[in-house]
Amino acid sequence: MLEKSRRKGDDTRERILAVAEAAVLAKGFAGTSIDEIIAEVGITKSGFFYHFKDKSELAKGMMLRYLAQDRVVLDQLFQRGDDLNNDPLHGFLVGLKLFAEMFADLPGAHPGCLAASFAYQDQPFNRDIRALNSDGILAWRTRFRERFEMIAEIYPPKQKVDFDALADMAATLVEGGLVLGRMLNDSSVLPKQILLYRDFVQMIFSGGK
Amino acid sequence: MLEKSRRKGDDTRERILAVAEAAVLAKGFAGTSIDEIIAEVGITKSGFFYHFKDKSELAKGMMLRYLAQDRVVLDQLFQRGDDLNNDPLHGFLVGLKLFAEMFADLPGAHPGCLAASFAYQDQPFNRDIRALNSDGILAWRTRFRERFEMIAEIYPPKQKVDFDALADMAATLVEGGLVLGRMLNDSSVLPKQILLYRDFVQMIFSGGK
DNA sequence: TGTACATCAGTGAACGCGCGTTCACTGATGTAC
DNA sequence: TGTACATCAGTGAACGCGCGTTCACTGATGTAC
Repeated sequence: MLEKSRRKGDDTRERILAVAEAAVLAKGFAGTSIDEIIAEVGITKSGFFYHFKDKSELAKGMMLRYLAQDRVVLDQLFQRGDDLNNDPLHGFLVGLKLFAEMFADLPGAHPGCLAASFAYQDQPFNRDIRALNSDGILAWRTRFRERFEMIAEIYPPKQKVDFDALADMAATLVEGGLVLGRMLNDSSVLPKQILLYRDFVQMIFSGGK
Repeated sequence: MLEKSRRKGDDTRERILAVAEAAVLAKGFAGTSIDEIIAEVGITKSGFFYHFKDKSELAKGMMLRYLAQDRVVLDQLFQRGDDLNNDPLHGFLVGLKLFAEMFADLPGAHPGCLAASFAYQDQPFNRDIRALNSDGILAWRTRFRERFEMIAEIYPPKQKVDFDALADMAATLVEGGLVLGRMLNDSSVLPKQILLYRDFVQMIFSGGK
């Protein structure tokens, strides 16, 4: 019954990950201590080490959790865009609008991207984590590029555009927007950037109309 | 003679800052130890504390140094753009191209932005440092916005654009591009994003021609 | 249904190391008279 | 020009605390026969 029933420990593990995520987003990974996490979760340190053999395995768990959430949220969002509008360009534009609204509505003053917070960590910081991080970005790139190719069949762009770079631009603006939002303590930076990105995509495929 | 002659300690201080910058960009601030820095500089720990009363004063020193460098480099760059071309739009576009080339030519695999590396640090991490960070971004915003206003007098854009957001987009792409470049271990991400930004600016002001 | 054993989900105490910080002191250079 | 004092740019040793990690143990639940 290991894989089917919900075991007690799954809950604790999940709570550790959730608490750790909030802390790491606020103070960085190196700045977040295990003591701090277990105090909030309400277990002992040995309890923590039962679930994660060391701190970098916690990081790995966090990344996996984060990437899975991210994927689901994004898929739902762009699916909704397409449901409302069955043209690939306009569905995408609606998706971007929903995306911007999502960031505008997020509760905390500055939500953060775990990946970025890990990016400025120690270099040999577990190959696994870097690989996960990289896979996440590349998946995003592929999905957006495929979409641009679909759109281009219907709306051929006037000038040649590097679709991979244009796809990366979304992730770039998200990561950068979170950094700027944090620096300026202004959570409106990111949604505004996403809307500019939307304008850019629109201009490319429909000539600014 | 305190303010005129070059005192011996200025040199050591500068070396500490340079070594610390490289280390922090590679491993984050919390991940960089004072022991590590002094080993490379070749002084004792007390020597370090003679120059900086604590670690967060080191961070402040690094930010000041970084912002000053940043300002000089950027000014030179866009000045060169304007020298080559006395139209405000085309001068700016040339400046952006030079900017992209600068990032493409940088020696290390991934150069980094100190500011971003500090952004994912502890929240109450010295108000001074956050303020410096924020000032740097806002200065950049103002300079770009003023440029856009100059350009718009000659090339009125077809649709209304938020110049502040468009100005922020440059900094956003730089910060985000550094993060993505780090994650993907691909230093070509940032220059490509800057060139896309250049295309966007061009489209806005001259309608894609 | 009862007993024996295995696994799960932890506890509690101890560890050693590295970290940022302090403090009393010092040799070299600068300045006043 | 010589002497007295001040400042600069550090040294060397010690500190205590918090960190990640280990290890022997345990009570509750699950499984086999």
